[in-house]
Amino acid sequence: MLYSTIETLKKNQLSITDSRKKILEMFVRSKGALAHADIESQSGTEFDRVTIYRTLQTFVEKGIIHTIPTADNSVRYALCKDACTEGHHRDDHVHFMCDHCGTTYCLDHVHVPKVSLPEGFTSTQMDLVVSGKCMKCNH
Amino acid sequence: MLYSTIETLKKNQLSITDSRKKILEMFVRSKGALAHADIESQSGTEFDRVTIYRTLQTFVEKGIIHTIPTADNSVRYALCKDACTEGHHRDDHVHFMCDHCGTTYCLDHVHVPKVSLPEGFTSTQMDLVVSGKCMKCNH
DNA sequence: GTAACTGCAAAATATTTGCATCCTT
DNA sequence: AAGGATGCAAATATTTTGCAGTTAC
Repeated sequence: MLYSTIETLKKNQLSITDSRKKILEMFVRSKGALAHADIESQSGTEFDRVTIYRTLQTFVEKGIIHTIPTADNSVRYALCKDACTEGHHRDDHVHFMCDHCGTTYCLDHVHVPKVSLPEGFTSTQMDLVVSGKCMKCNH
Repeated sequence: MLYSTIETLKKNQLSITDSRKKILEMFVRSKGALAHADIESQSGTEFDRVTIYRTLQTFVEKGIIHTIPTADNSVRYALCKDACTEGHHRDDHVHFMCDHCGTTYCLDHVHVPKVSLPEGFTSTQMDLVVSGKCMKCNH
């Protein structure tokens, strides 16, 4: 059990339950983003499919994880950084999807450059989704 | 019937059918992106839900439309520009989703700036998804 | 003890597939 | 006429909801 897992739950006023601890731990350990199905298969029959849906939703609401827009429109989630807070969630970094192995990375060190929007448009969030081949698949 | 609609279908070696003509026309007329449900409601009972699925898939395969990665993971489609060709599809422009009215825009005149990826990552496609308030909703 | 969380069942929604029929070329 | 496209039925997948029982605090 990782220390930070329980800490994170407490910080967000969530009660400490098995499913929350274990699902959050999966995110902490995972390098990439996770889909509902990933969590389901990694956890076997340990918790109900519905519990996974609800846990993910709770985490998103609390700003612990965020959804990632993906080119194939599958739903994936990744850990938020500190800048994310409940309700408002700031996540202007780059996501990378490997076409080859399917892994989704959050490239925290690459930041999204400013773009100038047309007159009248205001932005609250920007998400840059890059597809291509990742480090591992480029050999 | 718009001239370009039939032209586009011919150019892509697709037979000219009612559903293809009308669905493509919806895209041409629409300022924003369309979801399956939008097409279904705009067309009433004119064609089957399954036909819409298959038509959208065909259009995507031919590079006539493309899916838009969205933060809420609803599947939306928009017309591709000329640079899109069958199989490979190049679409490095900016998509804007209005948090308020839900409209998705393709901002063709804004282009995605280059970002430097970490060592070993190569990109084939970039998609910048901006959320916020659109022109109409900013009043 | 109480409020919140989970599991199960079931409903609602979304997507895919098979096949017979119809339409485009 | 032949191949492809459509409509219908049904299978499959995904997500949501209600409720009763259980657990965290």
